[in-house]
Parts: sequence; structure tokens; C-alpha cells
Amino acid sequence: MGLGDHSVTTSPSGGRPLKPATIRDVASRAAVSVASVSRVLNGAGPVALETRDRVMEAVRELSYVPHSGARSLSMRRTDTVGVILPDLHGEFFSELIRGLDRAARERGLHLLVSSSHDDEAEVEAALGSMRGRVDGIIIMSPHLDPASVAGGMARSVPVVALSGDGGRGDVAGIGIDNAGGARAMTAHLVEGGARRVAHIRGPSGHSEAEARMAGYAAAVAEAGQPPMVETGDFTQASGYRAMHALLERRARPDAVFAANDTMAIGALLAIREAGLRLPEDIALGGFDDVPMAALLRPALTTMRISIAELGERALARLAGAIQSRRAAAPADPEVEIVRPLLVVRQSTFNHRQGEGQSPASFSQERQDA
Amino acid sequence: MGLGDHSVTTSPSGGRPLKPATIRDVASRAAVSVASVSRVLNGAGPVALETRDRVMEAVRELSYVPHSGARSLSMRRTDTVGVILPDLHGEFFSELIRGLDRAARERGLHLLVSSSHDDEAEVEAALGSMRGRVDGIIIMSPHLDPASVAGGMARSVPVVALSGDGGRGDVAGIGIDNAGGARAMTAHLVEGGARRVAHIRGPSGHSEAEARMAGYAAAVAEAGQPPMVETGDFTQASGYRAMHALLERRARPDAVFAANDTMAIGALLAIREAGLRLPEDIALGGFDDVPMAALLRPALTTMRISIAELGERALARLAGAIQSRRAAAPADPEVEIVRPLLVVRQSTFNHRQGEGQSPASFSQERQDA
DNA sequence: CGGGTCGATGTAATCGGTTACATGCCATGC
DNA sequence: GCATGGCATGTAACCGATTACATCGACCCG
Repeated sequence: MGLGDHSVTTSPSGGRPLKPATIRDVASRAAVSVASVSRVLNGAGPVALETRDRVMEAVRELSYVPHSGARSLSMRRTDTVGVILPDLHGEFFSELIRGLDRAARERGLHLLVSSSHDDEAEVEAALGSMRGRVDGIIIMSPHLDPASVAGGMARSVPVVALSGDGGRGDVAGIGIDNAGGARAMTAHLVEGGARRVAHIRGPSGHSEAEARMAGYAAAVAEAGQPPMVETGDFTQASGYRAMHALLERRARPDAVFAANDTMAIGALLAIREAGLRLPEDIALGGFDDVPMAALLRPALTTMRISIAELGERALARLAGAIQSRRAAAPADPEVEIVRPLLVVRQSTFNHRQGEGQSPASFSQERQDA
Repeated sequence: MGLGDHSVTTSPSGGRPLKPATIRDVASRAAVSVASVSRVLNGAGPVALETRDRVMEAVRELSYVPHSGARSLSMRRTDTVGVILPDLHGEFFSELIRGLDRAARERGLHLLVSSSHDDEAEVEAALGSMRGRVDGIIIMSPHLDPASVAGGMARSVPVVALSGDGGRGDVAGIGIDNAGGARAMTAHLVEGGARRVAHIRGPSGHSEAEARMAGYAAAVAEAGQPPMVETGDFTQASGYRAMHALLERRARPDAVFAANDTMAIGALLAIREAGLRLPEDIALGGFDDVPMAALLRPALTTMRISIAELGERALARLAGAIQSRRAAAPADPEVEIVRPLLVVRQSTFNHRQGEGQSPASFSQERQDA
């Protein structure tokens, strides 16, 4: 039961040790105590130069790598953040993770990802299984109330909600200003001379769809126009169908704002099929600025959201909350809002060069595909 | 120092406990030992009915959730797999994670994701920091040799390499049959009547690009055609430029195989600009079957890889390796190959209905967008 | 009635680190 | 010459679970 009877092979590449070396193996090989090894490795506390060298050599010889799990337990910190996401696709998902990963790596944090959650039970389960694995959680769940879902967990670790409208309730959150963006797009269409701006909205109950709808409604009301709305479900086919329906109305719209780019593409196909010209007969605006938007002809005017940046901000926010919890300071449950950027391309009138800004300080960018 | 002096509040929702309850809190509250609590919670070992009830009640009252980190340490298993990925984008990334996540959840595993690694040093660092956090690792790194990079880690946990051509070396791997796919596509173009099939390849040194190039070269050689090659870098702009170069050649190609769909789209724009018709003047084939491929007009013929399935298979493979390592059985370092599927759409000749299969048992599918 | 079996439970070692505290030593100051 | 202080180091108690082993009755059988 002494310290010396560990069975780790000496040579680094010769016999491959079945079990990796532990700190005690290193200690006994360097003929020092585990405390000294720990001090050397973490650069904490005073160590004699010669001791340091002996330890480093033993580390090299045994190719010792500290066991992060054990460290987490004794340090009461995992340096890991949990990420709980709904069923996301394509560019949105990859950009979000890219932003999270970048920000995490900067801070020496890891990402425990659990995606494709749609109902509340799954989210609860995911949250539960993260206890003791993470120092904080980033959660996105469009159909649910993030505050309630995160309530239990939020008492033990900080939670940041990522949502269409900012997390209501008492958890911190990052949200997209969907209403403001929709309003800016609608105003852009009105300013371009459209007399009847229609909206192809997303499914009712979906918080982002509702917010964009609200922004549209406010802007047309302000312009003294009657609202014209068709409902889609964010797919291309639904955008196509909705546009068809709009074209059959007695008073045809001369501009359409689709609640996302994918539906806008469907609408574009329907407009083309009807033999109408873009943007002369009908102007078209989308939302999201997916990569395809710039590749269409005419290239699509849209509201750009930098998803990667959204991820970075969320992680920065969470990292801050973890810090302040360590300092026993209560984290502020404030909700931070990211504003989309209006990107004007050929699907709307880009005559009127260099004129006035869009309202509400929404910045704007012209682009030629 | 007794068992009873823990300071956790009694009521579940009243005073919020700063520190979550531990198994000892539960034990003392239920007036049993920690062993019994553990037995109840894990359903292992015999427990009296009444004891079980008391424990469950205490668990509820304290809203106790086991600390997975601590459990990992004593069980020597983390139920987590590490995923190390290069800088991936869009659909490929999200589908891969989707497949991994689905397969992981089925098995009660978690995903520790670290993405955007490009050079070897970063990968090494990521691997090191995963020691003690994961039971196994899935690694994808196109420019590097997965075997060497994973060599050190592979001694302590199983590693599965995800790569363009299957991991050489002594680690298990899953690969895509890029060469075979490229060959099938080229053969499809030849069979459609093309006399001069050109190839827009990916960057040299990139293993997938090389494999697809090799498949193309073999197929044109077999058909007795001279190779015509331009090099791109997998971006749309490079596909556009490469196609331009091909069109300026004295002997213009009558079919083009682009090494991925993104470059094929660039090529498509160039062909259109030159006033040529697809597929009559020039037939065009891609690789990957990105969602946009079916939406183009003409819709793009391409080789489909089910990325999500690739992820699922990789995880299944790793899970198997983890199992067998627990049973002290050596895992086989075999490389599993996934074959892409030829999806024929309008950008190539889809006359010749219902004729012979493509060579080498590559399955085929016709589709109308 | 003694010994053996089985079921229910508790005690304490263990996983691999960190770290508060104790110890030993040497140099300094008075 | 002795108290003092600071550096270098070691010992052992955690972190929060699991689990091998010991214990203790109750019950059955010869």
C-alpha cells in the first residue's frame, strides 16, 4: 500500500501503459509529494528550481496529462458550458456553434452540446443530465418559455437564454430585435415607393414570427397602409403558395416582405412564374441574409443577423455571469438585444442613392451581389 | 462533524439553497446511509420498499440531482464523447452534428464539441484537454494524418477518425468513397454521350479533393478521353473562374464534373453567362447534394452523401469501441466506407430512361426537383 | 438448538486531483 | 544565542459520488 508500487511503465513509447499515469505516479517518480507536482503544474506556490525540473521530467517520461474530471471535482468548476438547442438547420446552426466555440476557446472553456430538442420534457432531461458537468448553460427554445424551463437549474448554475425576443422572466438573455428589423424592412419598402406592402408571415405561436409580424403591422400602420398578410411556415414551398395567394388578390401588392429568406425565395419563384418583374412590378425583401440571398438574381434585399456574433455575445454573457457568481455577486437578468442590419440588394429599388437613413438608427448597407 | 449539520434548506421552493444537495444530504434526511441512497437511485442491490420510499421523498424534497462529475470520477466513465472538427460550414456541419447527437442520445451519451481546428497544434491541445472528460473521441482533420495526431490519446481512449478516405494507420475510421463517387459521376456523364468530360477539382493536398480527382482520372482514362482539369478551392467564386477558363479552351468540354456542389453553382453561372444551355450544350455534375442543388434551375445532378448518417455511423462505431475496451477486447482498426449515391437531375441528360446501372454497384436515383 | 443462507444496511476505501495547514530548515536581526 | 520570518515541502482532508466488504437479524434445516 506504499507510494511506490504503481505499475506504470517507465518508457514513454515502449510498453504502452494501459492506465494513464496519475499525479501520484509522477510524484513518486520525481521523489516529491503530490502537492509539489500540483504546484509545479499550476504555477501556484513556491517551488525550488531543481524540484520543478525533476517534476517536469517525470511528467514527460510518463507522458502525464492531468485528469480534468478529477480536477473539476476538487476545484468545483468544470470549465465547460452546456448548450441546449432546438432542431436547427444549416447555416444558422453552424454559425451559432462557430461563434460559441470561438468565444469559448478564447476563455479556455469547452462546449457540451445537446441539440434537436423540441419538447419541454427533453429539455428538462438535458438540463438535469448536465448537473455537475457544466458551469453554466446557454439555452434556446423558441416555443417554450425559457425562464420556466431554466428555473430549477438557474439556482445552481447561471443560465443565458437565446431567443427570438430576449428571455422574459428572471434569466439573462440575448435576443434579436425581430420587431425592429421587420419594421425597418417594411419602412424601406415604403420609402422605395411601394403603395401596398404585403407580409408573408411565419407560423402563429412562433415567437420570432409574431415579432416580425408585429413590426410589419406597426410600420404599415404608420404609413397609413392597410395590412395584407398571408401565413407560411418558413419553408420555401409555403412562401411560394403564399405569394400565389397574394397575386390572386384584387389589389395586388407592389412590395412583399417575407418573414425569412427561404420563404422569400419561394415567393420569388412565384413572381417569376407570373411573368412579373423584380423589383419593377413587385419589390421583395427577406430576413436572415442566408448565403443564398446574395446569389439569387435579382439578389435579395434582406435583414442580416450575424449569427456567429450572437453566439459569441451569448457566451461572453454567460462567462461574465459565471465570474460574478464566483464572486458571489448576483448576475443581472438583463436582456441584451442584437439589431439586424438592412442589406439592400437588387430585389428592391436601389435607385435613390445616398439618401436618408432608415428609421430608428437601423444601419444599412448597399451591395451589388 | 456529524452527519446532520449540513445547511441545506428544507423546503423545495422556499429558501433557495446556494449549494445543491449532495448524496449525503439526502442520506441524512432520509436517515439512511449513502450506500442505500445510491442503491435506490441506481436500482442496484436490494433495498426495502419502505427505505426506497423514504429516499425518494428526501430526493424530492431537496430536489436532489446527482453530480455527474463526481459519478464519472468514481465510475471511471464519463458517458461523454469528444468531437474534434475542422472549420466546417453550413449544412455539412449541422447535419454531421445532428447525426452524432441523435446516435449519442440514443445511447445516453453526451457530446463535447470542439470545432474550427485547422493546424495540428490546436488539435493536439484539444485532445489533451479532453483527457478525463471523455470516454472516446471522434476526430476529423482533412489536412492531417489522423493516426499520428491521435496516437498518444488512442492509448488511453478509443478514437474514430472521420475522413475523406478513411483513416489510415491504426485507428478505426469511417470514410467516404470519394474516388468511387467521382468515378460514378464521370461515368454517368460519359454514358450520357459526353465526348470531353472536364473536372473542376479542389485544392491540391486536400485529401477529398485528391480522391475525387483520382476517381475522375480513372474514369476518363477508361473511356479513352484526355483529362481536362482546372483547380478551384471549393468556393463558388473559384468554380466560376474555373469554368471560365474551361470555356476559353480551344476544345470546349461538353460535360463538367465539379468536385463539390458549391463550385458547380459557380460553374453554372459562368455557363449561363456564356449563353450556353444546360444540359444540351454542357452537362454539369456536382458532389455532396447540398439542399440548394435541388432548387437550382436546372436542378443539379450530384453525388449524395448522407452526412447525418455518416455521423451516426461514426458514433455507433465509437460506442462499440468503448464497449469492447471495457471488456478488455482490442477494437479492430478497420476502416468503414460509405458510398455516395448518384442523384440524377436536370443538369445532366435524363433521357435514356431506365437503362443500365452505373458501374460498381453505385445506386442511382432520378429526381425531378 | 447451532450453523448456514439470504436480505437489508452501514462503513470506509476509492477515483485523481487541489489545498489548508504543519513542519523543517536556513538566514536574518537584535 | 535565540526568536522570527519566509521558503520549500509534505501530510492529509476534502470534492461527491460508487461499491467491496462487514455486520446484523430473521429464517430455514438438520
